[in-house]
Amino acid sequence: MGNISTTSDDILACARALIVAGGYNGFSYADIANVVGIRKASIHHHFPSKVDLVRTLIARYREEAKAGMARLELQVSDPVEQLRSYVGYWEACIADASAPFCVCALLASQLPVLPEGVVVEVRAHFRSLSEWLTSVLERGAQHGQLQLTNSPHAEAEAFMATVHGAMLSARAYGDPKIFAVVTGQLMEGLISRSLRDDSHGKDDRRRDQDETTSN
Amino acid sequence: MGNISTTSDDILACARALIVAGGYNGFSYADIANVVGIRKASIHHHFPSKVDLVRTLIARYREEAKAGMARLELQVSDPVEQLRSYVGYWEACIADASAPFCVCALLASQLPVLPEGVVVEVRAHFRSLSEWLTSVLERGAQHGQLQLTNSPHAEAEAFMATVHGAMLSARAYGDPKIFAVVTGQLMEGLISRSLRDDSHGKDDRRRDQDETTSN
DNA sequence: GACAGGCTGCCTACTAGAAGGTAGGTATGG
DNA sequence: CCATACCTACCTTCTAGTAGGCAGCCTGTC
Repeated sequence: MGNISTTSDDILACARALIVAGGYNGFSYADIANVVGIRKASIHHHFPSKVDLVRTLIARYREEAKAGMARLELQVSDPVEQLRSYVGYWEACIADASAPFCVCALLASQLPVLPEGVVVEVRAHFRSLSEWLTSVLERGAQHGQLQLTNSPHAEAEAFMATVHGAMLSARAYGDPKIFAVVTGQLMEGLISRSLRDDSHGKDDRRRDQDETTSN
Repeated sequence: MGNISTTSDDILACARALIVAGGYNGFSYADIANVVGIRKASIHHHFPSKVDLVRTLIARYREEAKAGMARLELQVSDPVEQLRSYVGYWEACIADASAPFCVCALLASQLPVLPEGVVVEVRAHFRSLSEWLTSVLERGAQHGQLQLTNSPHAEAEAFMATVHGAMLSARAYGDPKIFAVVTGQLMEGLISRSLRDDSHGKDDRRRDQDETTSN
């Protein structure tokens, strides 16, 4: 895959960063023009309207997300490690501030003022992420690595919500560590349940978590 | 409390609703003017700048939140019931769509593009909510009703994050029920742990000296 | 090989409307 | 008299979006 960056790629990347920072109404074509080094009108050549731009942006984001999940399915067999990788991915993004928020999670927060076309895409992302998490949790339960107290789907929703909330807290406090604190407990909670009452051979019980960030 | 609604109250209430819907850049003075039935310039009379408006708005929101926590401390002695009330409050707000999101949580998502004065207030809300939750969880643990696997503060952060994430999911799916699904599990998880472990004294009327927060 | 035509990518110049904000006026009421 | 609360009228800057031009490149035709 020869990844030559075209202007339209640059525009999309820039817009994504701006949305991650401030949402749909938090950026303008002028902002993008400044960063990309192009004129405002030229952006309209690539994306006639702002809705077009954002919709393509999310479509691409969703493709990347799906590719990421598919890669995890291929490269990591252990469901627990899959969850850990997913969380670890975001932990890294937040730590290096490269993309410290999920585009769709951020847009979801302002859903009521979003154009129709965008709403659909955002909602679709939530659904597909939830579905993937459901399947991972389900497999983890079948393998006896996770014991779920509720349906896999319900647990997946809770997992997703906690991760999104952790992103929010990290941003609110301005401290990336809080994301790890919250998601660490989330993982721990899912795993330790299985260690309590199931007879799965490998118990690598590690409990080194009390590193709460104090302000 | 004789609540006569002044114009400036109306402006604040309206602005709050608009922020809850679309964030800081999702509303304008013109929007407020339309709803309140006043001219744009008249809003400037009450709140010289948008930052002034939003800052007062959050300050008031924070007061209400603190009052709510204080009321819970007085009226509900059981820490578990306190948490249930807190979650129930939001569940009701989301169900009747009256204010289906925490103002500060929403603003936190766009923190990078917020004016300095607003950032401070938002961050302060997260801290005081976290502190209150910490004290509730701590008391719940002392009373043997909750057994925490991590520090009260860490558990409080996780609790808060999950609630915020649940708000987000409810909005993304356009379905209030998802909030109850997620937070129900959250509560269940905290309580069922104590039921497994036993060691609880079941008398719940104990309000001699620890009315004030003890962190 | 030359050249016409069309497409792509970008430009300047412009629009209408919305943004936050100001100046200065008027009615009301203690 | 003066403060409060509201108004009209206006300003500047920013907003997404449009019109139309121009250079370069690919392609088909002679």
